[in-house]
Amino acid sequence: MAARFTDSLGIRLRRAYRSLHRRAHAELRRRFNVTADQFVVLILLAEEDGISQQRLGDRCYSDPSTIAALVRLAESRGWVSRESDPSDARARIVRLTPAGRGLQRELWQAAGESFHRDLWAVPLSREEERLLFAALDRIVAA
Amino acid sequence: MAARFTDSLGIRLRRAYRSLHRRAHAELRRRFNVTADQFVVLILLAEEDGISQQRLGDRCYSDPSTIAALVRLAESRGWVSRESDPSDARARIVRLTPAGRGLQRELWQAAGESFHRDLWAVPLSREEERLLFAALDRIVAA
DNA sequence: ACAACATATTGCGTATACGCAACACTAGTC
DNA sequence: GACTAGTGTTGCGTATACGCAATATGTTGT
Repeated sequence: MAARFTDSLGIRLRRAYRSLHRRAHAELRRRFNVTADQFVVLILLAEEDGISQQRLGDRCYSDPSTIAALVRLAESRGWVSRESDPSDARARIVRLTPAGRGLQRELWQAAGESFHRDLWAVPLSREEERLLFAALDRIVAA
Repeated sequence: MAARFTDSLGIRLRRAYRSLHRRAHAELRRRFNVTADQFVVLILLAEEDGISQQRLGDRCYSDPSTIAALVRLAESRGWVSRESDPSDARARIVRLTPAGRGLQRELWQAAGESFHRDLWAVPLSREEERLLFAALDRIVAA
């Protein structure tokens, strides 16, 4: 444990995440009227469409009840559909609608251009990136 | 930008922060009935007592209106006092009460014991820690 | 003294975030 | 086929989190 909380890994991680989240959120709101968490869900759905809310929650590291509210909102805006899973009546299958897929493509492109350039452009060497990723993943697994 | 969002720095940072936050939050709730964010505020106040809400928000990287709600809650529980700053009538000086200081000491000790051992014990070499901290700080400054 | 601007806080509205209990359904056991 | 344990979702209550506008106060330039 660091002598001072201000210098600890915990508070540094907090600052870094919140800083990134806040900037991304502001940019996404301004340009697309989408929240950062909706962005995460849409991008993840593009990578793995038609999964259950449960699985989606695992992927973006969110609580099931949070996901429920989030996808209901996304549904009301026409970005996703939620159908009952024919093979498991408990589960709901979440799918991008054509509109949702279009929005997702816009967002992904914007992320590639703007976020990469302005927000996520943390100049890291390949070796630094490897270490950073390994350290972050170890925190998750701890 | 990583080919897949799932592999990007952004999502890794998200997972690491949320994982840490969630575990700390659950532990703090269970043992002390304190949220992770209240913990952060109490610890920071112990390091720099008698500061304004504004400054407190800067320190823990939170929004002024969030801090307002948070310190009001802490005040209602008797952990902090909020007085008008005599030298600046706009500002409110936040101070730990004796009860708040006692709680903060308990929390700090618990953090030293439990969090360090179970939650924050990410085995990093000194060199890795230096790199990780530098990278996280660069994200904040970006 | 005054105007123009900057700063600290608050109130409001919306969106997460999470624990808990309830509910519906599934799967395995007997 | 009932019993039991497990799983996916929802509803509820509480606590952040943040943008925005409003309010009150401070500061600076004239």
